[in-house]
Amino acid sequence: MAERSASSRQLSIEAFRAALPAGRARSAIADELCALSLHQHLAKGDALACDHRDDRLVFMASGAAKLVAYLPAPAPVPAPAGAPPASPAPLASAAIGAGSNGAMQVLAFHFAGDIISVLRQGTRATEGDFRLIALDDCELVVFSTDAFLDLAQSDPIVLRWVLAGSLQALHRSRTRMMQLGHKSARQRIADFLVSMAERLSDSTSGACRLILPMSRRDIGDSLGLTIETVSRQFTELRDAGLIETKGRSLVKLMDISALAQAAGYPQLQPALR
Amino acid sequence: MAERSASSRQLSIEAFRAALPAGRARSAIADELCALSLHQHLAKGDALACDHRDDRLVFMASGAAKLVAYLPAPAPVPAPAGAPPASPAPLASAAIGAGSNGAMQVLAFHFAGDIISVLRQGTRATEGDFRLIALDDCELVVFSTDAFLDLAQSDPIVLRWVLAGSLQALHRSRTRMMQLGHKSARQRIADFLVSMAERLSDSTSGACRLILPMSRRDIGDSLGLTIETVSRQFTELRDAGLIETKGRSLVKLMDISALAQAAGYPQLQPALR
DNA sequence: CGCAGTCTTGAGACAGATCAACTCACGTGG
DNA sequence: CCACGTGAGTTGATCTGTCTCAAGACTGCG
Repeated sequence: MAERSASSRQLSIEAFRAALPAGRARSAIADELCALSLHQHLAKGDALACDHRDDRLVFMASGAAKLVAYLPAPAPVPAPAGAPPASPAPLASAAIGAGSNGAMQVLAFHFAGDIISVLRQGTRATEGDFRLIALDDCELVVFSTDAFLDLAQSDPIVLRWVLAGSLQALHRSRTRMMQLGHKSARQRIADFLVSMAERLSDSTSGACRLILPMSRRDIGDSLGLTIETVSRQFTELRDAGLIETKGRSLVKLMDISALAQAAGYPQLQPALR
Repeated sequence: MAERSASSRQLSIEAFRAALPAGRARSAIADELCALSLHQHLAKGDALACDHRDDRLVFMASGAAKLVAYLPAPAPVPAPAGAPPASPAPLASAAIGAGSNGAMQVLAFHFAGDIISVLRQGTRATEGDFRLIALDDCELVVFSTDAFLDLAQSDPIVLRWVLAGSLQALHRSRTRMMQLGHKSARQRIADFLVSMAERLSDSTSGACRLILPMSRRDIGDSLGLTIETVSRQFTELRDAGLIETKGRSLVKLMDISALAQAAGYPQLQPALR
């Protein structure tokens, strides 16, 4: 396992270098950052262990993952009997499985190339329990945010790159909030499909085949719907001829523009701007 | 008006300097940033004009404001007849009034001392129309994000300060998403009150008097509820003895811990961690 | 091939939206 | 200073979309 891990570490680090902003791939700062990085493989369903001390910056070299927040359960003891809180493995954590119990919100889906800020567990009770969970097998490059930024301070381009990433995440999060606030189930599902088409296949109109790495439950948890409602909406969209489905994860979007309209967006201007 | 504006500009800039991270208030970078800044007064109800070219960084020197996203209305022409798109005033914009028509989502409330990233209008139709609207009279210090960061590149401490702000906004946005996804009206209102207590009066337990600068409609739009539901929940919380209200905007929280529980959070550990 | 878990489909219940009066706070002008 | 009017807020009755509970069907794994 040591060998395999070493080579996939190499691949992941290369992917990270390649993602750095123009010209930084081979710079001194890149070397320093890589030296600082921890490589992490997550099997499908595994969670990146949470951390109470440091915010983390995570680069996804490959795979797909969901960032979830468990709503703090009002009633019982969170720790399952016999699990020592001070885990021996510093990073890896047991599979928390999608099909778990209580309320959990999927905050975002992330794919290869994304850089994600995973905040440390707050001490405030009003803050949830944030976790990054693998949907596929995936390779991560993990940094302590503080350590990363301490280094990056010497290279403002890199710092700005991280800032741009977090502003984009903020924008996506806000756009998502709009959905959760004011959209119907139909609109949310249509919007979800359109945005997945953008991120997984770069298509913004016409037709498009998608392989969704997430379950119906994940989709529901991310949109604030139950799996039954998600399923019903898929059926209705299929009946309406907007999508076709095959198996659990393959979805064919027949007409992205029409879906965007179903999502409540105005007709896309062909040559806007 | 020139005089009054000049002096309030001075005050605002001082507030901005004071908010800069430790020791930067009188540094060269502060001077350069201030030189770059635009001061802006917004009367209650006014909106910071949107901009299609630049992202903006806005420092709130005083007052309170809401960041809203208008959902692009599927049907009609957005521009009211006779309003020239190229407005004479480069920054200010007419009051869009709270009581407007279509669906609008309040993404966040902001108060004195906050630094806010107002993204430029996207060209994508799937993106909303973002605006910062004054709830009170307020004083702003406005920067072009690009210009600000170009300067801040020479001072990583400042850059990191901005990054910290945007990560906090991201965190708040995600926490809000959790609410919108999985919480009942009662829980949302209780959570809203608790978080306002934290931000407006720094209280996290016990009792607390609040003067809410936003209308019921704003609260509803921010939580994804109608004003009727907001009103009913206030009534029920009052009947339950958790709050008292006087007039439109004064709310007295009788027991913040109890409200936090009503918001669906576990009992606050007195000495957690 | 068969089992386990995911997904689909159906019937009924309920929270919150909608529609419609009504009341009250607050700023205005007499 | 108080009467007045407007718009914000409250309250009630009804309606609808989504959740819930309960079977059933399919996928994909061992």
